[in-house]
Amino acid sequence: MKTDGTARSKARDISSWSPSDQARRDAILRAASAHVRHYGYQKTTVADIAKTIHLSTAYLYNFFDSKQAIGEAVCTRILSDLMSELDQSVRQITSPSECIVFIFQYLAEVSIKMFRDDRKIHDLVARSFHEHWTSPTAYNAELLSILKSVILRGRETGEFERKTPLDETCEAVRYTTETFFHPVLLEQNPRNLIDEALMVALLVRRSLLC
Amino acid sequence: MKTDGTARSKARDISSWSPSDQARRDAILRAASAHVRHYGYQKTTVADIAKTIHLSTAYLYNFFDSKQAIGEAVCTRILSDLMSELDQSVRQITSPSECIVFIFQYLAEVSIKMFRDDRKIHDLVARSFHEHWTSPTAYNAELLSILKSVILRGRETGEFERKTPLDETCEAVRYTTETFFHPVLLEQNPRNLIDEALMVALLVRRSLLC
DNA sequence: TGAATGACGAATTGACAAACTCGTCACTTG
DNA sequence: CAAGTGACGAGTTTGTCAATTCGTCATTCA
Repeated sequence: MKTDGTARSKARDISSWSPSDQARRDAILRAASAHVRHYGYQKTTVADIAKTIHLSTAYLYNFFDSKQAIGEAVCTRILSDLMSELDQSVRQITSPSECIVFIFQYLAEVSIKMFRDDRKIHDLVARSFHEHWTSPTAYNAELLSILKSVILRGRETGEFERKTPLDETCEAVRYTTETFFHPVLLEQNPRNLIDEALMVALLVRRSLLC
Repeated sequence: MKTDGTARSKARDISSWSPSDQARRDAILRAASAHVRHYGYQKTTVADIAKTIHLSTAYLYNFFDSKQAIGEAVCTRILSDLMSELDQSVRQITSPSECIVFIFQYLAEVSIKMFRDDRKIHDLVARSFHEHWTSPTAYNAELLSILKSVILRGRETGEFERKTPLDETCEAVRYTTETFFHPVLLEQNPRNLIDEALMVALLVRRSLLC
């Protein structure tokens, strides 16, 4: 049942998706998202999703390879939306070192908020981390890209040191963020993320300043 | 069944432990440790432990409140031994900033080693983290103390900055180590801990240097 | 009196069958 | 032929009941 990244796609080839196919995918994802938010991923059956958009389960498999693929898509969208929002916010903060602090706090806050107010979605994300779906990888890449832009900016303005290789710095910073957006950790250890995030953010900032 | 820290002790009061009682506790822990190492915590019954030291299960409960209490004690000892070893090593490294790097690498290595070569023990430790036993708390305190001594030394030799409050720095550094000794995380995400640990160690070092 | 235990209730685990879910394929329909 | 489906096998989850295991207590023994 567990599918690796190496599994070949069985759904129709992406290149042949017409606009109406895209709409179908969208409808599927919206239905899935709603059901998962209410009942959780586990208790959402493919039949449930099919029923709400008035299609047979068999036909759904023309648009997604598996139930997991639907879950991954829902999850990817959620994480991607978060990263977009973070990106927006960061662009409006002029000071790079303030950006760093903001990023840590944002991750901690959004993480806790999801845990408190949207538990079923949290569970989905936790599962995606736990089972190494593609969504966390995509999320990491997006976060890394945001960090890179901030750190680059800091180096250009002369606020940040320039001796350490840029990529090394960025990756290291991203590692330190991992504790603050990690559903699996959170559900096992609901400590005071906010305060910890601030302290680590300040530490990271000190390591960046020159 | 789940006992919180608030639960009152049912085993005999600690103040009344005679040396021979201590020996009994030791025997119990050694038997438990051996069984757990072979069969895992779950499959180790209190009867198993009692049998190997030729006592009844009922009598064991004079020395430990519960099976979990035995597990915690075993776990505490394991973690404490690791911290002692780390402390020893760190004392023999003169440069504080080398100490920092060493600590991160030690944690990552020992973590992986336990996962690879002593899986059943790893599972026990993972459970202790997962269920918030007292052992991780004790471990954290010991690690924090080691970090404090190193950072203090670095500040005294003028190698490390002295503006940030000592406690804040120490706690922040400890947070960043959490990713590298965390059985729960490891079993879900067997990434390349060693390299990550090095990169984060260097970042932390940069934040400490003045 | 202190060391130690057998026997026992409550709670947990394991085993196994029934019900359900996933995903495929041949087939219908317009 | 494109859009869509019912029916089905493989594999998984759920429910149930018996067997274990945990932890307590009254009791024995030296």
